[in-house]
Amino acid sequence: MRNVDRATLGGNLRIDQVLESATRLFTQKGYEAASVRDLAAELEIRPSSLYHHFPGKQHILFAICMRMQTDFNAEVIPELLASRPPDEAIASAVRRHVLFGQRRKGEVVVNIRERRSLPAEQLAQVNGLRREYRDTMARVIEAGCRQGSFAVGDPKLAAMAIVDMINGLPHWFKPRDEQDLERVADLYARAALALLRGWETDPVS
Amino acid sequence: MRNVDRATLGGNLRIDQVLESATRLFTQKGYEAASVRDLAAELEIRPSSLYHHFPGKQHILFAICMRMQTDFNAEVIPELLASRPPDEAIASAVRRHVLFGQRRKGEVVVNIRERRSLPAEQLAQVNGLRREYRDTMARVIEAGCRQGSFAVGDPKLAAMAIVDMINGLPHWFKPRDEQDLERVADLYARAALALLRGWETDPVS
DNA sequence: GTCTATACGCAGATAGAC
DNA sequence: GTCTATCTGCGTATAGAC
Repeated sequence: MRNVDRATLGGNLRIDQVLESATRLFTQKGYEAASVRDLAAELEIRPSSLYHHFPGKQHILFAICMRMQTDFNAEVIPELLASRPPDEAIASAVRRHVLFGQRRKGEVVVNIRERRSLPAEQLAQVNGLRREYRDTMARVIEAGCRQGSFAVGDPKLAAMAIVDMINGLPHWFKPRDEQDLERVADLYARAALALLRGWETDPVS
Repeated sequence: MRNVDRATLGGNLRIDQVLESATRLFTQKGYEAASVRDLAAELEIRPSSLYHHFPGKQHILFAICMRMQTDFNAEVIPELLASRPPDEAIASAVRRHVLFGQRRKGEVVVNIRERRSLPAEQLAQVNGLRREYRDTMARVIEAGCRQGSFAVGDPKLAAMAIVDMINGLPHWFKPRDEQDLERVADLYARAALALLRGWETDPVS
């Protein structure tokens, strides 16, 4: 129970094992359909032993979502904040976003599909981190418009469209190899730029 | 029980009420977390009465997903197949897709988030309809490439990117009014075209 | 940190009357 | 088409020994 904080930040071995198994289980069956008994069986311990590490099932989901989203923000937001042209910032961030989504696919999918099962307060914490990312991206898009490289009337909508597009990827994309992954990461970065540059252009031009 | 077929196609009043309540419930709590008792309570009948209309909880989810996806394909795929320039076909389809996603928001969200809880065979049926839509869009994109209006190396990937972008919308977008909705539908159509036209262009050009 | 044993409620589903 | 009554199993979680 007192290990929950460390779990959120990562570091404790046993707890990492629990989160890993839980991620696999929640991905396959969904959070609600996966039982504490299932999870204990995967870890080859008794259900009651799990309650030594976590006060309840919900906290496991919370730990997965928070750890994933914290790591994500720490990795991707700096790409947006680095001082360089907005189109380069967006391209780098999209690339990193795609790669993160594959490297941490299980957690990302769990976060997207299952976080709504969290109680309101914990859900708000996770959503706060997600909003931070989107808002940062929206500000970069705005900067790109002022600077003239983008032509977007609604930067928040544009950011949401791009994020939704990228977040769809881990649900179905299975890269053949490392090169295939790099190819798609680049392609999505280009897609985002194409979208931001041509968005408000008359479609019949 | 013998009404299941009619339920899938729509038409029976009582069954429509069940599907409507179930859609609301599944959207709010998720399919697994929503109980047959919850659903009965919403309809102000006893749980056992539900089994007169459906053989089990899963069939309700199946009916929601199939009805939604059938209606969707019947409404959107013709836009892609109509004989006209590929960019017009894509723009019309995207517009319709966005509008459908708002008009039938509940069912769309349930289909996206909860269909994985279906048994393999029923899931395959729903996914078959979804693939039909994506493949049709991919073929139109290919035609657009041959014709020179699009520049896309991987039409299937492009179709998935566009579909993921649009399917994200019902999860968060709440239009202020009818004009706001039309605005976003047009914007997404433009986004799709911008993406297909500029995708393979060198991003630093 | 893991165990055995168990509490307690709710899950989906069925039988059979009206 | 809806009801009452009920079955059986599994759900999360706890107590307390080792």
